Amino acid sequence: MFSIGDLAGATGCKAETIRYYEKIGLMPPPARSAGNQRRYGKRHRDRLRFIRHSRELGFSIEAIRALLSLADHDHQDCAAVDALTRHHRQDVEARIHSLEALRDELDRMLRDCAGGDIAHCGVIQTLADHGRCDSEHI
Amino acid sequence: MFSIGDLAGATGCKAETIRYYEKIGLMPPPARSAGNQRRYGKRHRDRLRFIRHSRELGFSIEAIRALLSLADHDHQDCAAVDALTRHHRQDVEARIHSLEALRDELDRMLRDCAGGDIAHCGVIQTLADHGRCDSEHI
DNA sequence: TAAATACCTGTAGTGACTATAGGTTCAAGA
DNA sequence: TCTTGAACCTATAGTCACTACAGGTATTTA
Repeated sequence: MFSIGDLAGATGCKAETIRYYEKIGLMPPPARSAGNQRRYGKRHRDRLRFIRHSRELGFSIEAIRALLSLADHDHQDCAAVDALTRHHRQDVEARIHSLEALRDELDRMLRDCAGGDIAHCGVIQTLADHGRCDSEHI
Repeated sequence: MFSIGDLAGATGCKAETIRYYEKIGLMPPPARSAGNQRRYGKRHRDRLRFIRHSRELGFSIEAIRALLSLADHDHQDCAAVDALTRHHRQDVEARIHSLEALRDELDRMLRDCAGGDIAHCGVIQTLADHGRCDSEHI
């Protein structure tokens, strides 16, 4: 049995975050010491690692909730897990494209600015006048 | 002079958001009608367009505050504007790289999963066991 | 003039935490 | 055994950039 600090150390997750996960029902309430402090076991640690790894991969809390409940049903087909993952992958891909468009637009602004004073600054002019900007950058 | 709804229509920005920008000091308080409703002019519209365009390009509110105050000083050198923009560009680039790493990891998980039941699902196993994952995906 | 629409303020909610305050428990050294 | 300091507890508020709602007032159109 280990304390919340031990669990934090073992997973790279802050104690506050662990308590937060418990409050929102992502982590089950652990046992308590005589003085009301949390005491965790290996199952808690594994579950928290699953959660942290999923978060690092960009899954939302709600998606993780779904993944965890799927993971608990060993004998079902994993098609639902794959679908969730594939959907998330498409999300990430879309965010990449939109950030690439942003980056290109920022590059264009910087390239067009020849320096000098702000009245003639290409960056400021582009920001002020949407019409000069040709990309869509959602 | 136009109402907040007109301004919203002209800029693609919701009325609530305009009021929010006023509250945080990004938009100056406009004139008011006899019945206390906001009445805007072209300068307000231009400023809001600047703000919206900057937001679409991913600048934070605080960055926009800085850009606006720089834009107000016509006769200063635009080096500070360029620096702000360049810094933001680096930020965007970093986010792209981290999302690309995520996407690749998700692809690897999906490729490794041969289907079947959840007990043997590659996706769930990767999520459960950080050691199986070789990328860093900050 | 009446009804429909748009506007007003103030407050609370979103996601995923993080930070703080004010108090309690635990573990290690004397 | 006692003391000290670190770690823990709960509850609440703050972050960012809005968005949504409630309950009331102004304006516009028929």
